[in-house]
Amino acid sequence: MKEQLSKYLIRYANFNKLDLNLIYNTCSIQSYNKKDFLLKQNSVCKYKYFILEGLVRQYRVEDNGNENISVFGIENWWITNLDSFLNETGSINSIQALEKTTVLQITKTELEELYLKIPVLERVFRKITENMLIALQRKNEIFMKKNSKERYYNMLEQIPGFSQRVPQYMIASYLNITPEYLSDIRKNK
Amino acid sequence: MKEQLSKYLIRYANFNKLDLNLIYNTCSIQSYNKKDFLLKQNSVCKYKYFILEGLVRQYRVEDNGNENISVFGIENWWITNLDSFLNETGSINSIQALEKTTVLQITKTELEELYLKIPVLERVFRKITENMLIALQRKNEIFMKKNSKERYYNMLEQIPGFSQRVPQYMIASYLNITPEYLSDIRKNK
DNA sequence: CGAAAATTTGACATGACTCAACTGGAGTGG
DNA sequence: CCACTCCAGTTGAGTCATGTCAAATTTTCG
Repeated sequence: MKEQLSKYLIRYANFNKLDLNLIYNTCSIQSYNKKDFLLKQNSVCKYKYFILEGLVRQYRVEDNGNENISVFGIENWWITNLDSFLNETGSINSIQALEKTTVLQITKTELEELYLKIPVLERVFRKITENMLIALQRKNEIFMKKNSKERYYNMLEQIPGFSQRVPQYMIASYLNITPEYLSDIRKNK
Repeated sequence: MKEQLSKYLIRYANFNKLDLNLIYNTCSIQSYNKKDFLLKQNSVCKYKYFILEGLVRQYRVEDNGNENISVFGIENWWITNLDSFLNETGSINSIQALEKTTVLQITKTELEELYLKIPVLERVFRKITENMLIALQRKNEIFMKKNSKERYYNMLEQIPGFSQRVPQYMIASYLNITPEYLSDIRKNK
């Protein structure tokens, strides 16, 4: 566990053992069963989660009852509703475990104290955030220009094995198409 | 000029006069005429730009010749192709001035030196990047769930006055619809 | 004023959605 | 271990939002 976080962090900057311990000990570890919620729509997102193991989805229930998945989170990813976490407002979406999931979680206050004690952590999260922004921009490129079929096949090659871990209707939801239409796409080659 | 950048920066953290001077002097100031390019597709994005005055668009020319605008930049915004800037790879899009535009520009190397000299700047750009990520996530919400008409009226209220500064076909491009269809939307109320 | 650029209009095409019915597994309990 | 239910996935008919293309009109600006 500690090992896993440390290994992740030193990809972004140098830390000494003491710092790594402090970071790890400031987080709390938590396990969630399949279908448990890490965050519920409309409540404030109190934590930034580092996924040690498992799989989660971030999604929102629309007024008409439709579920809309914005992102999946897997091992070694941070997940949170940043807007809610930073501004302490109600979250527009939920985070739910799709498999048994273990995370390290840290509150805003704890993180801010860490920034003061370990300034280089500021840099690490700057870089992580930059990478997330780049990833989202790339995703947008695809969603803006590609049709449903292309998005589907793109997803398959980007995250192979995903179609085994996630039911098809969730993939459709992530791709922003109806399950019926995804079924159609798969049938016609 | 210096005043404008300083005023912007101290919204994110405290700086002393010396630091502010150093930051300002590390940037170079540059003016672009209407239609000038700050960045050309396929070339490496060498600068992060802080727009002092004017208006730019970031867009990409697709294989079929279509132009697709991903974002507009106005006064007091940073603009860059982050992927290209950080990874020093060819940019998938261009940045072009739509009005006479004045910017402060800084290279990756210069910025990294500033991070070392003024560690709190690391925090500032962490926060700026976080805000950009949140903004992009909000934009995505709208683009995923709202139809063309709603996106159009949403844009009008989000950035009023924009429709005067930008030709309609560019608004259509940003909204990801055809100019013909936008014309249609405007006609039917 | 005239040419080029931007916008509008209209006919037609199509990708993707809706809704309802059907199929097929995966539990679950008796 | 069978019968039953429930949920995911499929199919098909009909519809709608938005795109395409080509032409007409209006606006902009040298």
